[in-house]
Amino acid sequence: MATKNLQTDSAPAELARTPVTKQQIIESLCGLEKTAGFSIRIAELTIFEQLYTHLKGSEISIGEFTILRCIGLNPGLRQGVLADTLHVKWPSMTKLINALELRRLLKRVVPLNNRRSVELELTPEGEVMVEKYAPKFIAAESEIFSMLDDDEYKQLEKLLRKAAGWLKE
Amino acid sequence: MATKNLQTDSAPAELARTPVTKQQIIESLCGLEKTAGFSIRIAELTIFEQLYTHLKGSEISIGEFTILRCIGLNPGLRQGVLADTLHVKWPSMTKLINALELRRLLKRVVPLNNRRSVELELTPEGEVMVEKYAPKFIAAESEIFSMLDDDEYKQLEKLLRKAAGWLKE
DNA sequence: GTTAAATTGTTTAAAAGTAAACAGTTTGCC
DNA sequence: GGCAAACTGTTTACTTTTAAACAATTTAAC
Repeated sequence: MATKNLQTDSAPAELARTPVTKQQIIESLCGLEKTAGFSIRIAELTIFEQLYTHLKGSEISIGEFTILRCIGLNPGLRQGVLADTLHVKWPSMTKLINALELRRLLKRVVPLNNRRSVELELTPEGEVMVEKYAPKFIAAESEIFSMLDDDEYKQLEKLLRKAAGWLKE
Repeated sequence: MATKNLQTDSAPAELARTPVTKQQIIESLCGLEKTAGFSIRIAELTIFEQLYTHLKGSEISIGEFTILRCIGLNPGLRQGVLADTLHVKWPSMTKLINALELRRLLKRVVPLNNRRSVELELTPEGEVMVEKYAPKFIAAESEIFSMLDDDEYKQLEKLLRKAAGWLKE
């Protein structure tokens, strides 16, 4: 596919360019207005790559842990509400919940008063799993965000929540 | 697949639960330690969903615009460096660059002194495209982040850069 | 100088995520 | 009651992303 656009000698003055570095790309963008969208995306990817590395080999993934923790904190949670909260599409959530149900980490309960909906609850095994991994996730986050001091960390969270529309004022 | 786990009448005291809301899930998580990872992910998804909506129908996607802008600011940029900077895998970058090359928005140039590598440059059409869309992207970001005042916006960017490892101090 | 290792992309096969269509249940209106 | 519309998930087909293997070129070791 690559159109072999080989440099020709017709431009003899064209010396070997010094290669552009990652740092240079970033600095060139930082000079522009309004690039928080870029920054937030790259920061998120950076953080999650590290989180993934820290937790590689765990019995549960980051997403699975998050789902279980949300259900543990909010038993009876409906599937669609959880999907919307985590910004996951409903069909994706169906697959995730199916897998966790097969592993007996959670149960679907269809309430009598509304048989369309599905309420989620942890099984005892699911609760054990959350208990087991919560400290590991906290430790991993602490290490990954260790370049921020406590004030900066809290400030970052506050600004992120505001940007996500979770803070009214 | 759903194991029809219908609620039985054996638990008659089980009244209709008041449904857990999105807001409740978020608040339950905010009480915990160390959840900036969660916050940054949700904020990123929220921001990009909005950005996507704002720019729906454009000739180029957010990712394509970012690639073109990086090349415009740093001509001669190599493909792999760009992929690593944007946290995109190399095969994905190959496809993206192929598509943009087919649309004549950029050129691949293979330098004589290292025929393994590929240097990227905008075509005039590519430059026009960046010029045309830069204001639209800036305007969209301004609106999406309008809940933050100038100080908060700058503070957020600074903290994000630090979290992403772009600030040394 | 030859050969082993590193660099730099590309191709292919599998996984994850999404949109669109579908199905069961409930609500509201006549 | 009976039928249309809304609610809540699921299934299927498609697109995007990734991992793993491959290919071409350059560097370095002997």
